[in-house]
Amino acid sequence: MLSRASKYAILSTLFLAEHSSKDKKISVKVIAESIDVPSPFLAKLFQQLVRGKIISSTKGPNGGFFLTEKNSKKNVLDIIENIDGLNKFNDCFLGLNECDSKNPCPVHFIVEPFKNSLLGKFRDKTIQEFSQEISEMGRVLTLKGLDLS
Amino acid sequence: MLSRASKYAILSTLFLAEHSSKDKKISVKVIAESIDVPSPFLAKLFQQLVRGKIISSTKGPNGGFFLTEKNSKKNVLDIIENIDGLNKFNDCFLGLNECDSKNPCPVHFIVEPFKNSLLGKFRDKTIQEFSQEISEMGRVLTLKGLDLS
DNA sequence: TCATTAAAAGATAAAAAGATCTTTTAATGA
DNA sequence: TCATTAAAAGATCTTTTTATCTTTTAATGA
Repeated sequence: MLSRASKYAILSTLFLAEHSSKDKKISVKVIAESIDVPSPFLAKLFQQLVRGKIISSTKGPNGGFFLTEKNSKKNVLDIIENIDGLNKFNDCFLGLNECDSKNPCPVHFIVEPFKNSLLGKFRDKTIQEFSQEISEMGRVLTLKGLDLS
Repeated sequence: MLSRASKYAILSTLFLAEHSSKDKKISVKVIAESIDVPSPFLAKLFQQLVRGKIISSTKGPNGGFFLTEKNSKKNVLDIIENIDGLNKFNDCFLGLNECDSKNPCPVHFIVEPFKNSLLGKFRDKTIQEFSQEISEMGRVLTLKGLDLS
């Protein structure tokens, strides 16, 4: 479905939303350990997320990654877009070049409604709202135990 | 979403459903050209589909690939299962190992209902029914112009 | 039975995704 | 200013997916 990079990105951005602030930056190493993900890979990923203005960073002592107000107004789809792009969602499920309601692939009318509402949901809520919801529900976002399949 | 192999598999199985029979076998080469896909790759794929009893084949002159009655009773999900496996669908959208309604990942309640209905749809109809529907709708399954993104 | 045809099988190559390592740059505090 | 810390950047390596090529096996018809 999503690339592993996108999954890491969503999880660690939510992690930052919950645990970081301007005054409390978090290093790659800490996050990588918390969510049990290879830290060099996460570091590379974070570079891209910073360039994409999904998260923020500062170097040096007490440096690390964090979310600004603006960052936390982004939504899950922005993260996916930044890493995987949206082609995966927009493209025909069976890979046909031309596929719309006038010229549908065999599964077009099955997949299309599904895809649209999923996209809508991922646009609906900001990272902040997501994060709030998670803590309000009393759920701990440990993120441990990522499945590698 | 799906691997390219799965996409090829679904498309060419539907192609066989429409154009082949026990008395009218079709060679890899013909299908590969019709759907504009590398024929050695399709050949490999067909081997696996034959082993998985999704399609049938005979060697030699007038040999080729075709669907038996039994083959055409399979559904789209059987094809996906044979090539990609079902993990992609069953696993947590964010890759968490433990993710269910008691211990949900951040997007669990968004993704779960959609996943289930999509799976249901792909189980609902046989290849035969799919193929019939396509020709009844007057749609031509040219399959040309596969997008490589 | 033997040449021909087409799939099966296996080995190999190229591209993409995932992961790691090393060097450079910037920020901080002593 | 200088040592230290942590991210940025770039190079490299591994695995998986996609694609290709060659050899073997089976079926058919002459």
